[in-house]
Amino acid sequence: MCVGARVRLPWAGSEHLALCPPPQASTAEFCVLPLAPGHDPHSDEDTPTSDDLEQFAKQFKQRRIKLGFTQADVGLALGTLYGNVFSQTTICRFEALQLSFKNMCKLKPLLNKWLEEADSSTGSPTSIDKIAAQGRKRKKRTSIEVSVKGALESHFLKCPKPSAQEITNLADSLQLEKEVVRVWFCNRRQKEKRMTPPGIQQQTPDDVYSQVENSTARCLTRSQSSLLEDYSP
DNA sequence: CGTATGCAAATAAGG
DNA sequence: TCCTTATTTGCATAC
Repeated sequence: MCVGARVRLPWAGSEHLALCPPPQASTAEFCVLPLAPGHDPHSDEDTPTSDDLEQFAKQFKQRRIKLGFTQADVGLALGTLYGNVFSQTTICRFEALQLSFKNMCKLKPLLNKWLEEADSSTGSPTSIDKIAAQGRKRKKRTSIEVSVKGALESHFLKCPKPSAQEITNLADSLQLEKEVVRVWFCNRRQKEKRMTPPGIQQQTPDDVYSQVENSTARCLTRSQSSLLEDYSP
């Protein structure tokens, strides 16, 4: 039970304003600007501010409800509208400003588009353009059975970094796609690292006791911190 | 039922 | 091609 410290979104303003979008940045890695074909048919090109996002999210939710749609409806609609569907979870997090700043910026245009389509569905959908049809769709999330996870875990203990061949064999015996197994090991290794902070001594006969409160270190770890962190250079 | 959340698949980006 | 690190999403299931 992690007592709650709700994740406060610094960039979401209520308390800290400040942070804004990536300042300029452009550490010039890409110098090849496509030379903007010349048009900016649409409004907000630039990165929104934290307040903009907060504002938008709020209005979005309000209108969504007023129009009688659920979060799931929206996620699905985005799919038929541009190709990539989103889960109820993601829409929920967007409305609650629980996504990273960058992620919020990426989703905003899509949701905004949906909103326009939704309430102005007077039959003149002139704007059927696709904002940024991210070519390919995300793979369905695989649900690995408990028993299978056990088997994977067991192998991991013996060999955290199996060769391609071993992965293939394992995948075959567990009836999983090789890619799924490969990714499982990658993620498992990441998890392992998170669980073992840098300076953790293995086990010296001495400090056998100092491991008790480890659970307190449950921290938001890396990933979560990306939410807390603003998007600064 | 619709929404929030924990844990962790899947992806992105640099080697 | 596959690894690593950092992030984006979503299945499941608790509210």
